[in-house]
Amino acid sequence: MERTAKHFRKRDAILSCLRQTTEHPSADWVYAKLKPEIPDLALGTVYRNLTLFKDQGLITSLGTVGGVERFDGNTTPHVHFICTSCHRVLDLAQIQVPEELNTAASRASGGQVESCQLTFRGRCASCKEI
Amino acid sequence: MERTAKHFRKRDAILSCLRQTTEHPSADWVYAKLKPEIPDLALGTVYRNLTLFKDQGLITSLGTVGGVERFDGNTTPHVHFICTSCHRVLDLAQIQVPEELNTAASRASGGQVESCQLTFRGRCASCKEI
DNA sequence: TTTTAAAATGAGAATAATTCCTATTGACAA
DNA sequence: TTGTCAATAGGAATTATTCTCATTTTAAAA
Repeated sequence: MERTAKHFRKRDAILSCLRQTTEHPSADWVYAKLKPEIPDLALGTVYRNLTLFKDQGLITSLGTVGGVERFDGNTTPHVHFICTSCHRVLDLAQIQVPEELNTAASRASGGQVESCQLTFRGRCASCKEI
Repeated sequence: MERTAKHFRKRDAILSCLRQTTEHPSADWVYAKLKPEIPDLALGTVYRNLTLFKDQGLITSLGTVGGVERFDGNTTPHVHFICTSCHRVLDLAQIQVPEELNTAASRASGGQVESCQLTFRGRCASCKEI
């Protein structure tokens, strides 16, 4: 079922924007990125759909970085490095969280572990030189 | 240079509040906790000092949980479990992040790793039964 | 095709956490 | 006492995010 430009759904554009970048964007970043090609896009629509995608497990949230929530369109488990200076977020695909930590966390917490997030912080390669 | 009790009374009270609890409190929680014994405490003072302590490395931030920043007066590295239902935060003292992950993260990022945060999320023991 | 109901959206108001501003106060030194 | 500086209260300002509601779009039925 093909769609004309006019009937292109904004929801699709937002998800596809998340999927196509490695920027770990904020709502505002997504809005600014799509606005030129979709002039009548509203910021509220971006927020609404990001929340929806998050609830559906289509994207994840990194939490807030510098006071702004950041999202990740790559839902395969991976480790992050967040620059405390420029707020850039890098994927550290080389690093794995040992599987046994998950079971250890279930045991230690007594709860039901649903996700695991390992984040390193510091100054990124560019920022550490300044 | 010793401190006169009165001058730093509030600052000390805020830090000591963080040190004495395992609640991983928010600014508002600290404010509510101290307000009865320090009636003229202002919320802005709590925020100001928490930011100061964080910058000085006296406390750490867990990031936002349910839209509110949470702090930790225990600065020894440890793992957290955050309940996505009741927003309680548990320390998982039993679990250690393998040392080699830090060096791997430095290598993989090309940056300078300054801290590492491992967080598990899910429903805590109480909430998973409901 | 026309009709209809439900879902999605735009625009902007409302909310809430956090930060900022300014006058005031306490501590201390000269 | 006087001057200076840091800490604070109180409240205004900011800002990311959520909410409301009228309108538009979609999908499906008639």
